[in-house]
Amino acid sequence: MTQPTSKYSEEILRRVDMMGTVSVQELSQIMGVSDQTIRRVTRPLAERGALSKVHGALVSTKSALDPPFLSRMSLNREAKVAIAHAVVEIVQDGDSLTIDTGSTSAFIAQMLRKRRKLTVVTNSAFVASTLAMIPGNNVSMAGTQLRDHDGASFDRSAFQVVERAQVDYCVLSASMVHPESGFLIHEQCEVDMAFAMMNCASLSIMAVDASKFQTQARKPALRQPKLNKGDILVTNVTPPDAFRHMLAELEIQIAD
Amino acid sequence: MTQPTSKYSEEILRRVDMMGTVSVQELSQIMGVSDQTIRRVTRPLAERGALSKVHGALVSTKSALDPPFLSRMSLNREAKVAIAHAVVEIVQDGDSLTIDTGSTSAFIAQMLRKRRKLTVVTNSAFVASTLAMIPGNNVSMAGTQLRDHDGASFDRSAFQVVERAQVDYCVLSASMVHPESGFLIHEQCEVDMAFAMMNCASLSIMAVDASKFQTQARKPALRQPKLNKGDILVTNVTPPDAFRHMLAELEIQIAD
DNA sequence: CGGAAAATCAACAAAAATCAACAAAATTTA
DNA sequence: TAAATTTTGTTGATTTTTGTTGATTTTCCG
Repeated sequence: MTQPTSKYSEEILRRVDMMGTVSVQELSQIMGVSDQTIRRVTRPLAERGALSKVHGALVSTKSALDPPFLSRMSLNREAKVAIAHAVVEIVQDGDSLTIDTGSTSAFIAQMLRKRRKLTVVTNSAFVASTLAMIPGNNVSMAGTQLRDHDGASFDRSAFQVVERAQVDYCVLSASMVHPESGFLIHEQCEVDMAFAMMNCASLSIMAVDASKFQTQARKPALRQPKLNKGDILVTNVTPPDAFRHMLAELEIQIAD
Repeated sequence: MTQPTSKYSEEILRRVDMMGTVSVQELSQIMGVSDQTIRRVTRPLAERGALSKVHGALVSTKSALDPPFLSRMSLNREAKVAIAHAVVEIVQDGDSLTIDTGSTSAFIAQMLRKRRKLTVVTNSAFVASTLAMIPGNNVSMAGTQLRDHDGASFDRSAFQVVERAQVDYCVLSASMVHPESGFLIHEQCEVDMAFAMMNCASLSIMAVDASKFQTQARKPALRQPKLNKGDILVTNVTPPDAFRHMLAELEIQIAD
């Protein structure tokens, strides 16, 4: 019933959902077609409710998220999208991975929709529902009781599920990077979960955008478990020199 | 599955699924046959639904962007929105409820975002993530292993979580209503889950739109557990006379 | 409130894709 | 091997889509 009406439908939907809101002009430039074509294609999509049109822009109906989480979603959006792109290039069809909670991970999950036959273990209900609906994926939601601001779980069953897993990759994020202390995060339960996820993965992928490279920790923070040699750091700028020592053993990928 | 109608069928399907969307031209070059041949082969495939054709391209039906669940979301959209509105009027801030999976329930979940301090137990990752991010809500995701087309769980832990709950309302849906057989649904696990949810709720709310009142069951279907006297049916039309007897003990609300 | 800028819409010509029909090639059958 | 059948490629007519132009509407800002 909801069949694509044009060869562009899919790409437009994907981009609109990804970017949250885009102007018709911008989209037409990115895709190399006229603005009129974008309008023609999006009209039926809007009627059907797949996206919504306002004067001046197209806005996604799927990114129906709320205050705290949503605001982080739109903060440094471009950087996060670029990083997500890079991470998805590392992962191949058929791979298995654990994904933590956090806004960067949410973007990565969105991007991972183009991969097939993934086996995913996550403690984020958002990530789980995003990837579960892709036909062929095998998704496990770790945990029962969900935290209210981001829909993640850190209860005992969450750890039990993660600890039973064995995966290729572990996708992690951090809320801050410090030259000596390493990757930092605010809550103990998140550190514990990161540790559990790293333990069951062959390789860890840490995804942090440029804004996280603060030289001074302003809030009390906790250290993420130390990454292993060969683990991958994906970011969107060359890290400042001060961080060279800390990142020495990691493979660093710069997304643009 | 279905028999290939040509020696190219399988390769074409594989390539289309892999690439998401391909133009007929491109495909004909890759495979070294004329574009006309591609068209001839793809016509029956499109009729059968194995892939879909649009002017200018072939697009995979297995594509991520419109999985079965999301396409059902846009079917009878207005009716579902109206019903969701009505259901949300029944529920008050601070209430507790179980919600099943299904597209109507997804709309109800969206709408419930305007209520506060809800306690929610659901086996749908989509519903869970939608409501978990509302500050003040208390959401439990029942189950671990998620079904791939709608992100719902029916494993043992899902039932354990639901059976431990005690809530005010139980929000259910059905895929068909039959004058004698009652509310029908396609899978046994869904019936079991409905039963578990009803058992732990003071009152059940059944939400079905007009299109579900079919007098003839076309597919084999299973009966939902019988609703109790005083339970609420929310729909968007006055049910046909044939259903009067079946609905006699229910409180019926018509949304518009 | 008025005027400028931006975005949208309507219509048309050009381009691209599709279809239908027939001939050539390949395959099967006798 | 030859005839019959199916499949494939080519051609030209038909349909659909696309970009352009200019008119219309909406938004923005003084």
